[in-house]
Amino acid sequence: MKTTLVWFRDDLRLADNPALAMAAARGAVVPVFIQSTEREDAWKPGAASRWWLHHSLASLAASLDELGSRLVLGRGSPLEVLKSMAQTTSADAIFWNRRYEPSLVQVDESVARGLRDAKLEPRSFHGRLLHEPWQVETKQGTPYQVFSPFHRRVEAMPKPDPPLAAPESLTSPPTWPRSDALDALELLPTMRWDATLAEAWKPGEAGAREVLERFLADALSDYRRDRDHPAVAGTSRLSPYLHHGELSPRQIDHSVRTLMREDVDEARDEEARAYLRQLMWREFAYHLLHHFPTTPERPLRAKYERFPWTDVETLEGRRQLEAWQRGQTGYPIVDAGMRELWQTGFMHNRVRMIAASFLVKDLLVSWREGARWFWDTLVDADLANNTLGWQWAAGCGADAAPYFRVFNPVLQGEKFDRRGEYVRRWCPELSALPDAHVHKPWDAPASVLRQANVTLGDTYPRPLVDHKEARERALVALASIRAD
DNA sequence: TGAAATGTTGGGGCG
DNA sequence: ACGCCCCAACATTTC
Repeated sequence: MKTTLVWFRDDLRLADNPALAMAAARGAVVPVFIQSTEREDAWKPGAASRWWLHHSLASLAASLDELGSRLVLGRGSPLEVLKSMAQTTSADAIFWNRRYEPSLVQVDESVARGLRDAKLEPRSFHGRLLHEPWQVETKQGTPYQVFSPFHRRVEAMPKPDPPLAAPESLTSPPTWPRSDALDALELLPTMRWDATLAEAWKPGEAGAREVLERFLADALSDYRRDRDHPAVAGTSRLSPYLHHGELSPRQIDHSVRTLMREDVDEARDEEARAYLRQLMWREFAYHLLHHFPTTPERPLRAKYERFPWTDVETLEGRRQLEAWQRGQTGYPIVDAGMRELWQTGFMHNRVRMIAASFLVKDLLVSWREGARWFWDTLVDADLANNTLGWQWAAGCGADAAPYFRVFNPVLQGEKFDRRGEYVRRWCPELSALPDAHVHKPWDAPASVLRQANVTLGDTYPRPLVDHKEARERALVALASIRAD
């Protein structure tokens, strides 16, 4: 009987895992996770992501135990660890599911070469996306840069196969290799700031299924109405599970389409389609990352290379960036979002757009600074999505917002958090303000502020910048780079 | 997956 | 009754 190593990376699930399924069909399976100690990427997982990873690995290990298997943890050079484990277990092949971050693609290619040199058989599978990024192309054979036509094209393509079931059992190898302890990976923060994360999330494949079921049962039927209202549980909140691969997009797509087939209600179908469209933005993000691999660092539109961003090395620039990071800008909807992020590792999508627009257009701080902060604080930090989102907000990416599109944080707050529930939840010092002033406390009469126990500049900051002036400044700055 | 400025329209108050 | 003006409300244009 043959033995196969399954190299787990960002696919921490048993169900719909092609590499695992193919390995199981072949014989004995050695599930492996490796913490690489090689310097392979400027985008190593951030603190929130590592917290998630720790718990997700614990969950995967427990699920494998139930199947009579194990999760073997290793540290070091992936190639060396895999070769050594293959030798211990007499494995002759190593299977994994493909990943798409440019530097990690290179790692995988070099590992595959090294394995072949060692007379081992590497095989990669397609499990992270609905379609491979290179399978979607325009009639001219070029990559898409605008979402709508990309979406149309994908809709016309053959649907992905139904998801694979989790293996019912796994055969153990003759000998198990030695495994590091999970704690040895040192993924948890040394300062114990993670209590609020643990309240908000349950990492792992079972958690992913629960969240998906809740979304399909409770939120999907009003998705279009509720998804933009951050106080409502109207979005799927599946992004961290998708990022770590505790759930595959194919599983989501299949569940939603099954509902649509069972459903006689046309209106609900529209809701489902609106959600699948969001899932397609993820596909689009990976399509762009694959075809434009420099975009995590550099704007897709070259003229933005010369945009006059605020220098965050100056005292003033640093102060503004930090005010944004800490949720102390004086604009309640922005601050609420940044505090939700800090406390839960997550921010509602509508608020991400508002907070990003504020950093980039009101403070004129580079989208890269925002991308880095999100990278370290989000449990769903994902290079493809993060890059697309920030370049979109800054106007320098694919299908970007026109440069003159500047979000007004007061209007956005009043429109999408009309009763101020979201702001009051995350900015409790504003909770006694009446609805009419909760999104613009600086505008409230002194008596109202006094009654609500708000002292501007003390219990809550004054606005960091005047939005009207900031908007005009942004338009001038953007006009300065207008010519291509 | 905007917001502000500017233009148009139509009802109602009023002389 | 009629014209004039005001100004929401809505539409269009511009940034």
